[in-house]
Parts: sequence; structure tokens; C-alpha cells
Amino acid sequence: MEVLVDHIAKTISLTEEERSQLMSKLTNRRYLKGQYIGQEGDITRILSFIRKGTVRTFYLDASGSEHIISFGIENWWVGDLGSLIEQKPADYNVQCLEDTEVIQISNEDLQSLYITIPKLERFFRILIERAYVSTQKRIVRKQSLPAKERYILFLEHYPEIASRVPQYMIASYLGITKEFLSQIRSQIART
Amino acid sequence: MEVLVDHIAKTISLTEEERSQLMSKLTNRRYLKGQYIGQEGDITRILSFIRKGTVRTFYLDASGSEHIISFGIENWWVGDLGSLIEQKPADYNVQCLEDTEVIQISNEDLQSLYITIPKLERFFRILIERAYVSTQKRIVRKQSLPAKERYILFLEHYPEIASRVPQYMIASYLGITKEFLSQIRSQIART
DNA sequence: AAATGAAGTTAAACTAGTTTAATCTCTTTA
DNA sequence: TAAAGAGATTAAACTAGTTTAACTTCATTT
Repeated sequence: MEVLVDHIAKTISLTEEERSQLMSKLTNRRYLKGQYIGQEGDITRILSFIRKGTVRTFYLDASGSEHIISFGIENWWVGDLGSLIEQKPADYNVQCLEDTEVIQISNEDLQSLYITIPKLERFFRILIERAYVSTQKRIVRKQSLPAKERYILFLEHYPEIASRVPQYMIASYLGITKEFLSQIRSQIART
Repeated sequence: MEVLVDHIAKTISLTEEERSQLMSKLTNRRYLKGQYIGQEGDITRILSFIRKGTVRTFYLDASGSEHIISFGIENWWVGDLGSLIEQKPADYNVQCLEDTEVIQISNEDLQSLYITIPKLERFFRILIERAYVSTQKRIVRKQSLPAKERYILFLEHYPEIASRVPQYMIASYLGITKEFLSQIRSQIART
């Protein structure tokens, strides 16, 4: 669990007292490949920091097909934030694609830590600011680039994820069908 | 400027001292229709809270066509956040679509207020959390709904914006051409 | 009152990406 | 070693949305 405390301490400085206050609220947990950290419809009460493994966040649309919103690997946070902050049923499923180890904190504990360690609020403010900016960039790419270029950028930005995740999931993340991604790939290979 | 302080005090409680500290860092500014609050390429140094008016945030793609990322009306914050937090050239333009009055705070002052009034960090953490969740929902809608349904949802969610902004801009925001939006509208009208 | 220009509409030809369906290649398991 | 199943590929028919271009409407300027 110290891994996470060290990770946080890279952004904000923490006293020994604060480190141990934080540490006392963290728990380790393991999930097997295929297991769900959170499911659509359940209220999300915990935030998970991935120590090892791969995770996807996805939802099912009206016709029952899956759409992947994001992947998570080591050092990423996962959890349905909308559900966590409003304490209403989750829109998204969070599923492990490999055996995965996480460090978790409950929303309740997090809220009380925000009060005892105000700097922690800074850590999460900065984290979410960055997540927001990158989500906005994703909208930009979706609106102005064709699928082939989005795929190439994905490979450049997330080579680690690209190598650990099946292609039909990458297609889903990019917002195209697996068949079309396959065409794009063979077109790239021919070049 | 008290408008903004009151607005913030709805989420976090502020002492008289804190209110006046905050107030001393705020400035009013007016823009005419068509003027830019911020331009692509410039480093964003201020955050603006809209008191009156309508604003759009947009960018130009490689082929020079405009894509609207977001609209802003009364009580919304605008500014290229990516540029503001990393102090690098903005990707986006922020332009007034009507004569607009804003209350502004510089990033520098905001950063120092985060230290003197830690609760302010909470206000912005919560603000960004919500913005993040709604941006993520927008990706979901783009990936799983056809243009017609996205347009209908836009009218439901933002009737105020829909009535104040030309249709070709709504089309741009939805990620479709103005011609196709026109077809959708005539199809809805015929129903 | 005419002329200009910005916003919106309509329609035909086109294309990026989807759908359907068949085939292929691996692993995994019996 | 066969059989089952998950992931990936290919190709043909299809469709949601784009492009191009001509036309309409209405507010603004001259």
C-alpha cells in the first residue's frame, strides 16, 4: 500500500502523520481475470488504484452491445466516478481483463481524509483536471480524425495497453467495429 | 463580483475574511459579440465565469474547419483548461457569441487562493469532477446514439443554448454537418 | 428599394464505416 | 487428438452521414 502513498507523495508532500492516516484507510484486494470491480446498476462506494493488471470500463447500449469507455493499467485509478460522487446506480461496468491487484479507498474515508488532509484534495483536483483535459481531447479526435488515424494515435499513446488487450476491445474503445479495425490493420500492413 | 462569491458559497461555506480575500482577486470584464476571450496558440492565464452572454469554445482541424467543443452561458466557467494548467499554448478558441460580461480570476491568484483558502480547492475539485463526468457521458452518447437522438437530447438538456445559438453551431457541437442537421430537423417536423 | 450577406433548406452523388456471414487460426479442454 | 470456443480476417451488400451545389429567407447596409 506504500506504493500508492509514495505515488501520491510525488504530487503533494505528506508528513509521517499524514502518510499513516492515509495508509490506515487503504485496503488491498485481488480480482481474477473476468471479475467485476463494479457493475452497472450498483452504487459505487470505492475508488481503486491498479497495482497490477488490466481493467476495462464499459457499458451496454440499448441494443445490448458493449462500448468500452476506458482501459486501466498499473498506476491508473478506476471506478464509476459519476456513481461515486452522486451515490446513484453506476452506468458503467469495471471488469478485470487479467488477474488484477488494486489498492482501494472508500468514498466515505476519502471524504473524511479531504478534511483531515486538505492537500489530498489538491491531489485529486489535479488528477481530475488532467483526466478532464484528456477526455476532451478524445472528443476532439473522434470528431476530426478518421478511424485509421485514431487507431495509429492509440498505438502511439498506449502501446502497453495495445499489446495487452484484444483488438475487438480496441475497436470498441475507438468507436468502430472489429471488422473495420481489421480492414484498417490490413491496410496499414500493406503500406 | 459578489454574484460569483455567492455562487461559490453555495457549495462551500466562506467566512467574511475569506469572501473579501477572494473578492479582491476578481475582476469584471466585458466583451463584444465576436470578440475572443482566448485564442488558439496563446497561453491561457485566466479563468472566466460568465455573468451574462453566450460563449463558444472551438478549434480548427487540419483542414481548417471549425469544431465546437462546448457552449457557455450564465454561470458557466470558460477557458482552455489544458492551457491554463500546463501553461502551454491553447488548443482552443473561446469566442463570445453575444455581448458578454464575465468575472475573471488569474491562474496565479487562483493557485495562491488554493493555499490561503483550502476550501476553494474543494469547490474546483467538485466542479471539475462534474465536468469530467458530463464529458464522459458525451463520449457515450456520440458512440451509441445516432445524430437525430443526440440532437433531441441536446434540445432537452440545453433548451436555453439551443434558442440562443445558430443551428450550424449546434450541428458542429453534435459532430455533424449543418446540412444533415437540417435534414434531421425537417424529418422531426414531418413527424 | 435594391443589394449584400449570413443562416438555413433541399436534393443528388458519394464515402466512411456497418452489417452479415463465411472462413481461419489459435488455445484450451475433453 | 478431436472438439469447442474465442479472437481475427475477408468480402459483399448496405446505410448513416458527407459533399457539392443550387436555392430560399430574412436582416442589414447603401
